[in-house]
Amino acid sequence: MLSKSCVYALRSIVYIGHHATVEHKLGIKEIADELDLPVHFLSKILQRLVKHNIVQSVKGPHGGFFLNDKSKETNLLSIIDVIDGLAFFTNCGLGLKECSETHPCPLHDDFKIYRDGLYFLFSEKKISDLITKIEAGNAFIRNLPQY
Amino acid sequence: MLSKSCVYALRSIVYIGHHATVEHKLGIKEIADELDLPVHFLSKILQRLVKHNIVQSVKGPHGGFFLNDKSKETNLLSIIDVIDGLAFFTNCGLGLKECSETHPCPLHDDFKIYRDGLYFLFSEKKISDLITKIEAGNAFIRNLPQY
DNA sequence: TAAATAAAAGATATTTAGGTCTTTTATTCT
DNA sequence: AGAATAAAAGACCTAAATATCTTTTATTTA
Repeated sequence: MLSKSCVYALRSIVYIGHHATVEHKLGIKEIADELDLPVHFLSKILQRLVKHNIVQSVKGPHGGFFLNDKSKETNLLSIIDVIDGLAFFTNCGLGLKECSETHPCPLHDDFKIYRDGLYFLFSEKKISDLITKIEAGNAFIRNLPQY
Repeated sequence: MLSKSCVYALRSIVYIGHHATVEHKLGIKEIADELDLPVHFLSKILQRLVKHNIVQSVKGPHGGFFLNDKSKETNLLSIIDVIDGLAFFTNCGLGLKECSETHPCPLHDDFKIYRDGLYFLFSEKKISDLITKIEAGNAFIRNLPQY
């Protein structure tokens, strides 16, 4: 559903939001190492997010990536929009051009429930919400299950 | 969510099930023309479905594709399984390996609702159900909206 | 049984997503 | 100002999905 680029984006933003501050920015290498992602590929992804002001960055010594307060309140849909676009949430489940709300395909009404549900979920959920969950013990990088 | 191959598969099965009979089979060219799909690409897809006995085919003069009664009752999930696999319905929404039911990622519980919903939808819905809908006037190839 | 037909199978090409490497630019610190 | 640092940008490479073309096999009919 979401491309690799997109889940890499979500994971790295959450990681940056959780661990970086303006005083202590995170370098691309650090992030890629921790999340086990290809450095240069992630670099491209973060570039795009910086351009859209979803992630903040500073070049040079002690530079790196961080999130300002506003960025932490970014909803997941905005990130998906930047990386993958919103085609999934608008296109017909059977890929039919002739399918619409007024002239729905045989799958439309049923499919729409979940497609719209995901749209709602991604537009409600913010980066800060995910960070809160991680702090509460949910699975993430290095948040290993406690038995 | 579903690959092009997969929606092509679904659309062509529905079309075959709707228009072909054992007496009057449909040739690959006819199908591809009607559904506006690349002939040889569709051919490959139908081959796989024939191998899995989801579509029936006969070679030679008056040969072509059709669906037997059992095939018409195939659920959509079986088709998705053959073409795309079921990874979408089992994998974590954030692509995390460490995410599980007992140690869920920050998105898991919310995402699961829709992912499982789609799984249920696709396992309930049969080809015959879609054909019934088309006969009732739902959007499909050549089923143009009536104003 | 030979010719015609149509799917199956194989080989190859194109496009897109994913990934790597190198050079440039901005910033900091000495 | 010059060296060091780290992101940005650009060029390039690889693998997978999508698409096309050609040959083979099975079937029918004359």
